[in-house]
Formats: sequence, structure tokens, C-alpha cells
Amino acid sequence: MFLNLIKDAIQTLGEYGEERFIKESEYADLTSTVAFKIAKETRKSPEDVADEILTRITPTGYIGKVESVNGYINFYANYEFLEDTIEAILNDENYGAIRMKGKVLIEHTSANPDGPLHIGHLRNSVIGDTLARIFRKAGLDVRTHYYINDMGRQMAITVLGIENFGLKDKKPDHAIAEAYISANRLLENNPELEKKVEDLMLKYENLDKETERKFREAIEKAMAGIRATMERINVYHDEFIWESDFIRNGYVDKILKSLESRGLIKKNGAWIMELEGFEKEVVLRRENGTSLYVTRDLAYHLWKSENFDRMINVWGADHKLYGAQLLKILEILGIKKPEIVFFEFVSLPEGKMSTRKGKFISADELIEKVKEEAKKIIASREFSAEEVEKISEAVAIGAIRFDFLKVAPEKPMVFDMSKALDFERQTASYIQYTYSRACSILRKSYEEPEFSPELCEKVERDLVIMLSKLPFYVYRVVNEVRPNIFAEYMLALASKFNEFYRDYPVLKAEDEVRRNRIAIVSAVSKCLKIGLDLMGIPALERM
RNA sequence: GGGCCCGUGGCUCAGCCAGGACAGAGCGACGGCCUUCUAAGCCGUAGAUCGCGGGUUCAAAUCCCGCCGGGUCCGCCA
Repeated sequence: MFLNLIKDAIQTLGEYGEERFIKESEYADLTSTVAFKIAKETRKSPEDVADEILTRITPTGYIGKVESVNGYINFYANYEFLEDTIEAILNDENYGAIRMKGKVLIEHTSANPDGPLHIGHLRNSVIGDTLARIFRKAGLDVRTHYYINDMGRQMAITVLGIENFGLKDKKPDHAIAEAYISANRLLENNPELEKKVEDLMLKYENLDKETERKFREAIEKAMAGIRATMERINVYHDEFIWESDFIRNGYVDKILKSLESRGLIKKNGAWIMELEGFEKEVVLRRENGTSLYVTRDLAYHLWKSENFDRMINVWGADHKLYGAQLLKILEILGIKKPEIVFFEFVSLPEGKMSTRKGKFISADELIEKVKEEAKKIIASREFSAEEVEKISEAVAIGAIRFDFLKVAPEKPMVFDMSKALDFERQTASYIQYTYSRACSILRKSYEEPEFSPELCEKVERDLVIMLSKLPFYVYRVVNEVRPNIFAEYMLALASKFNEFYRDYPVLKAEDEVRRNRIAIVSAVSKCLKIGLDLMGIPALERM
């Protein structure tokens, strides 16, 4: 809806209707700063230019009023816009959707299967999964991938660990982590075992059956645990792609063949590439003839590019250099490049996390702790044991997802358990609670909603305008690939509703005012629900 | 050493890419609001040289240059 308002503002401005000058504003529904630019060119004051422009334009479409203030040209939506917004929300099951087309591949999480997901991986999962949800809402044909690094040194070490220490009887990913950590310690004290690790890696790349079986077993175990954790926080993947698949399916060979004709250097059988703008050269094939991570990743991206219009990778910022090299090589090979969303590290107050050293907070542990805390808060309320369980789980999942989602990806985060356990404002529970409040009103009303824009108070009008922005924010996330702006929007919406809730009684209002407010509450509750879904956060009708 | 990212009230963050209306929230502090739709809420007060120094501009938290502090990367590892 809001997108239409923008369109109409541009239309209204006619020759001055450049989209880049149209902005959201706290003073109006929309504003244009075009007068400032023209003022600069014509050496007049922005106020005069804006006044001048105002005399030449007539509001069209949803634009009801245009004003010139301090050089800004402010737009206000008319009643029809408010009416159509509420109608769209109440009648369209898929409100928020915009009709975008295309096939999009989103690869995220892709943690090494050498242990459980920790809170750093969670940031990746939440960003990736939320992007997937919002991209789908935008109408795009989305597939999500988890790329399993099954050929790494860490897998060989894990297998070594299982052979030496077996697996404990606990959640499989945690059992795998223990074997992996023990094996690392073993390796530190017995460097001669290094050869064994190399041997395992070589055998695996050469598709040795027995080695494959061992790797596969370890990986399946780790992945079963990882998948259980992801499922619990509503993170889903359409496919799990194994790195080694690209050796078997010939894509690695394709890449190597394609590279041959493009200025590679060969030294003793090793294939090396010098990239302009990069200090170090990149090796794509070892002297012993085996491939490297980057070779297989190139193969994976070749495959992606053949099947998708847009590719998005959610990667930790430690992969930035690697990512730049990968993009450069893809460019040289003439292969369509992915967009990479880098997110900065989540560290602990005592420093960097490390699966290898067993220094991490697992996602499972975090979920349990947050859930216990949520239970304490609802202990005083009248809920059945079953409801307590359901509500605390939903609140915990929401709190965790939202905590990671709301922070811009490029911000480094230092994880603070006491803050994670705090359910004050600016959290998912605030939005969940707001939704429950709206539901509570609707449960007690038996009247048909009937929206009347002329009866709206300022807060009510503001609310409707905010609701109209839901599809706009879907659009923005798809374009900017920044899911945190959506979290911000939802918080603002919830806040506005709570303001309304305090000052404007619904059930006690008279006739058409009541019906009008019921319409607004219905629309708000629906949008909150849609928004929570898009963030993968459970919506609770009671809490 | 070089590349990249971050640095906004006591704390956590938004705003920066596409420069413009008094730098916005939340936590914490202080003071109010439940015989009224769920107080996990709402309202108010105090609190900011937007890391520092230059520059561009009518206008800079936002763009450019230099510096400082923190993080991260720089393997024939993945």
C-alpha cells in the first residue's frame, strides 16, 4: 500500500518526482527534499523553491494534501488510502506480499558438522532464515541451502576422535563435539598423528568406501543434532548440500577446465591464480592433484548460477577476504556472482568462541536458559502446565531470534547472558505481548469491524499509515538485504499500538467509534501476526 | 605491516550506503499511572563535544583525508 503512496507522490510531483528524494518522515506521511537540490542549482532558498513547486502541482491518487515546510514538500494520504489499507489487510490473506519474480537461492548457517550450533551460528541462521521468509513473502521463488563442509580437516579429526574415544550417549551433535575436542587434544600431544589425519582426508577425497562410511556416519550424527536445534528455533532448509558432491558430479572438473584457459600458473602440478588487487595468490589444485575448499566452492557457485537468478550467501565476516577472492574468480570465469551478507562475530565476554577448544555457548544451552527465565515470569499467572510450557518456549525462541535479528549484521556483538535473559522492552516478547493484547480485545468483541477514516484520532491514523508500510518493509529487506530494519519496524508498530491501547478504549467506545476501533485492532493484530511469522517468531494469543 | 568492519547519553542499539526539519529508542536512575480491553504495558524528568583532527557543502552522525581505540582476515586449511 505504502508503495502506492510513494508512487502517487512521485506522480504528483511530476517533473520533480525523483524517487531518491522521496523519504519517510516523522512530520508527514512522506516528504521530498527535491527543493534543496534545486535550490542549490538555482541559488534560491529551498523554502522559495518548495513554495514554487507547490503552486505547480495537484495531488493525485492517494495523496490528499501537500504542504511546503522549511523547504520540505510534505505529503499526506487521503481517506481513501486509509480505507484501502484497512480493507487490504482485513481481506487479503496474504497481506504484505508484493509481486516480485525470480528464483533465489539463500545459503546460510552451513556450520561445520563437528559439533552443535553455538550462539555465533545462531546469528547466521536467524539472518538467513528471516531473509528467506521475507523474500518468499515478496513473491520470490526461494530455496534455502545448508552447505555441509564434509571434506575438511575438522571432519578427519572428528573421525579420528570417534575411533579413539567413541561417542558418548547424549544429543548427537554434542557427542560429536566431545570426540572432536578430545581428538584435538590428542593431536596436540601426539603430533605424529597428523599423518593419519592427512591420510583420512586424502582417502575421503579419493572416494574410498570405508572412509566415506566413517565420515558419513559422523556427519549424519552431527547434522541430526544440528537440524533438531534449527527446527526448534524455526529455521528450515530446503536442501543440505554436501561439498563432496561437487567432486562426484563433475562440477569441480568443469571449473578446473574452465580455469585452464584463463591465465593460470602451473607449478609442479599445482594450479595457481594471481588475482589483481590481492596480495596472495590462490591455489586451486594441489601438487598431489586434489582440490581445495575454494575449488569446490567455485563448483558449487557454478551450479547455483545455472539454476538461480539471485544467490545470497550469509557468511561470517572472517570470510571477507575469501569471499572477495571467490567473487573475483567467478568474475574472471564469467559466472554470475552471489551477493554475500557478512555478519560480524558474536564473541563471549572472555573472548572468541572456538568449537575446537570447547569454548562456546551452544544454542541448545541458550534456549534452555532463556526458557527457564521465561517460566519464572509467567509462574504467577493462571496458566496450565501445558500452556506454561508452550508460552515459555515461544517466548524463548522469540527472544533469541529477535536479539540477533535486530542488530545490524556489520555490528560485532559481545554476548551477554544476563541481557539475553532480560525480557524488557525492545524484545520479541514485547511484540508478542502486544499481539496478545490485541487478540484479547478481539476475543471479547462480537461486532463486525467497520472502518471510518474520518473518525480516526491522530494515533489511529498513524497506526494505519504504519500498517500500510508492511509491504514496503518487505520490499526494502529484499532490496537492501538487511533484515534488522524489519525488526525495527515491528517494534515501532507494537509501540504505536500500545500507545493507542492506553488512550483509546475499544470495547467501551460507542457504536461506530467502537466498530472503527475494532477494525483497527483487527488490522493491527493481523499485521503483528504476519510480521512475527516473517521473523520466525511464534505469535501467542495469550501470554 | 596491509585489507575489511565497528566506535552515537552510564549500558545496549537505530539512523550512515542514496547529506537536510530539534541525533531517535530501550535498559539503568528519578517521578507518576492498574475498582476501566492482559502493568511482559503507558506517561514524564535528568542524561550526547555522534572516538579525535582536518576538509567538501547553504547544510555532515551521514561524504573525503589523516589519526586513535577495538575486532577480524592475510595456509598447496576449511
